[in-house]
Amino acid sequence: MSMENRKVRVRFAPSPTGPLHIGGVRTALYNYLFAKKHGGDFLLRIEDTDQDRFVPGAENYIIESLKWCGICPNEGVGFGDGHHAPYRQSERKPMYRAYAEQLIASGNAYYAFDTKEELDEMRKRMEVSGGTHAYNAITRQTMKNSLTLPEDDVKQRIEAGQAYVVRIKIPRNEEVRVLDLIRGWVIVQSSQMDDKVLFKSDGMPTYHLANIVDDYTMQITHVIRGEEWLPSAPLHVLLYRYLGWENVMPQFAHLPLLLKPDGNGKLSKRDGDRLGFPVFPLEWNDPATKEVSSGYRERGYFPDAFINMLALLGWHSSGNQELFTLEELVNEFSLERVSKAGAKFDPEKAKWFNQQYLRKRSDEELTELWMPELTEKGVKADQTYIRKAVHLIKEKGNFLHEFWSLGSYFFIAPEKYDADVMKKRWSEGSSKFIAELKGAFETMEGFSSATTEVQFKTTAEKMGIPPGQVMQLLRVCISGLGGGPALFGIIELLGKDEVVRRLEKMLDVK
RNA sequence: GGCCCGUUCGUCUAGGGGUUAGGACACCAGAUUUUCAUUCUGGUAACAGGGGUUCGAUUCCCCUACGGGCUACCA
Repeated sequence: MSMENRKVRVRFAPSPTGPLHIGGVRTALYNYLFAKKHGGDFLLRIEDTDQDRFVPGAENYIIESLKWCGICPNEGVGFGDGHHAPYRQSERKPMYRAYAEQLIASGNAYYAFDTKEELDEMRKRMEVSGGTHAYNAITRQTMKNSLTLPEDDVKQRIEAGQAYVVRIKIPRNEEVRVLDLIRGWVIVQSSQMDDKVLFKSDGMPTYHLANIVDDYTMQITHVIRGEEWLPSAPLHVLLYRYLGWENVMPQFAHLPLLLKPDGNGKLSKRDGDRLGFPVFPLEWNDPATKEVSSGYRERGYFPDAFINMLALLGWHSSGNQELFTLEELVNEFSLERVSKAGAKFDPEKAKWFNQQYLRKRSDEELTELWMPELTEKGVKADQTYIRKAVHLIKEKGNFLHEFWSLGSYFFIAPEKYDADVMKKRWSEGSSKFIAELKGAFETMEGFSSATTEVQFKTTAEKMGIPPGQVMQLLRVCISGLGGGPALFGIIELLGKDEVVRRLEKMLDVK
C-alpha cells in the first residue's frame, strides 16, 4: 500500500509513570484533532516497557483525563480494542525479540555484554580524553560485544545465560535526514549518534525499538509528539530503514514544548505548586508520597474551556478567532500552523477562557450545575427564581464555585456588611436615608428595577443627597457586598417584602 | 562540553521584501448620565544584535548572543 492513500492513524503513547501533565494533554489533543480532521483513527497506546517506573493508577488517570477532556481515542487501552490489540507494550512483550534478532541477522545490531561498571569506566575514560562519552563506532571496538568477541565466545555467553543487551549499529559516517512537518528537514551526522540499546537485559525492548515496531504494526501514519523526541528521530528513521519499513514510515511532527510562566524551562509539576495553578487536568493523589496535586477539573474549569486554552498554546488559526468549539478546532487544525517556539503557559489567560465559557453556558444549564451546592446549603427556592439569580451572577464570575460567595444573598439575607464600604459610606444621615427609602418602597405598587431605581433617586434628591453617595450603601444593605450585578436587578428579583426587611435589618444593626 | 531546535508587545500569537507591524490576556484611562467585580471605547507596549543579498529586510542568507531540548539497559 502506498503512503498517500493510507488511512490516517495517529497515536498518543504516554508512559504510565505518573499523572499526565497539561503538555501531554495538549499532545493528545493535537493528535485527536489531526485524526478527526482527516477522518482517521486516534489510538491510545501505553508505553510501559520500564517496569521499574510503573506507578499504580497512572494508566487509569490518563484514561480518565482524556475522557474528561472529551478527546477519546477510538481504539486502545481503556477505549476498546481495535484490530491491533493489545495496546500495552508490556502485553506485547513476546513480539519484540524477533525484530531485535532480525536486526542482528542483517548486521544492523549486535549483542553487548558490558556491565554497568564497564560502561561507567568507558565514559569516564572518554570524558578525560575530551571525546564524547558515547557507545559508538569508535568506542564499541574496545567493549565486550558480538562485534569484538569471537563468534563462539558470544554463543557461549548467551547459552550460559549471561546478561546482554542488543544495540543498534550506527554507521560510522552517514548523513541521516528527518523530514519534520513543523520544522522541515533536520539533518544529523551518524558520527554524532550513539549505539542505543534496543533490547534490554530484562527481556523488554527499550522505547526506541518498541515504538517503531508498534507504530509499524499498528499502521501509524503520523507521529505527533513533543520536541523532546526530536533528537532521537534520526535513530528512529534508521530503525525503519534497517527493518525494511522505510516506505511506510510515518511522517513526523515535533511539537514545541510548554514552558513555565516565569523564567525559562519546561513546565513541571513543581511550577504549579510554586505559582499556584494546576499543572494536571485532574487532581492526583500520589500513592507513594501521599502528595496531592490539584487539577483543572477540581478547580472548576470546564473541559471545553480547558481544551480551547490548550489548543491555542502552540497553534493558531489564520484569523483572529480565539474561542473554538471542539468541532471548530477539528475543522481549523493543521500542523502547518503549529508554531516552532516553545509557549509559556499563562494561568491568567486560562481563567479568561473559563470566564468566556461560563458566559456561554445557558442560565438553565448553570442552574442545574449549581443545584447540588444549593441543596447542600439548604436553599429552598423555586427554579425560576434561581435561574434569574444565576443570570445576574454569571456575569460577575469566572467559575461556578464562586457563585455562592457571589450570590448567596439571593437566598439568605446578609449577616455581615462589607466593612470597607460601611466605613467609607456610612455617615450620620445614612440611617435617615435608609428609613426614608424603606418607607418609599413600602408604598410602591409595582416593584421593577426601573421603578425602584426612580424611587431611589427621587428619595435621595428629595433629601438633598447625590444618589451616587448612597447607592453603594444601598447595595451593601441588600447584599452585604460592595460589588455585584446591576443593583436594581437584584432588588427587583428579591421583591418588595424582602428588600424592605433587609433595610429594616440594617436599621436595627446600626 | 557535544548535537539538535528555537528567538515579533510582559504573555499567547498574526503577518510577511515596501504594513500606521494586526488580534487576545494582563495593565492603564475614559464611558455606560451619579454604586461595583461586568460590558463598551481608547491607550501604553514588540520584529535579540551584527553582517550580507536587495532600490528596499522585521521578513531571505550567514555569524554572534540568548533560550530550550537531548546526551540512561527512562520514556
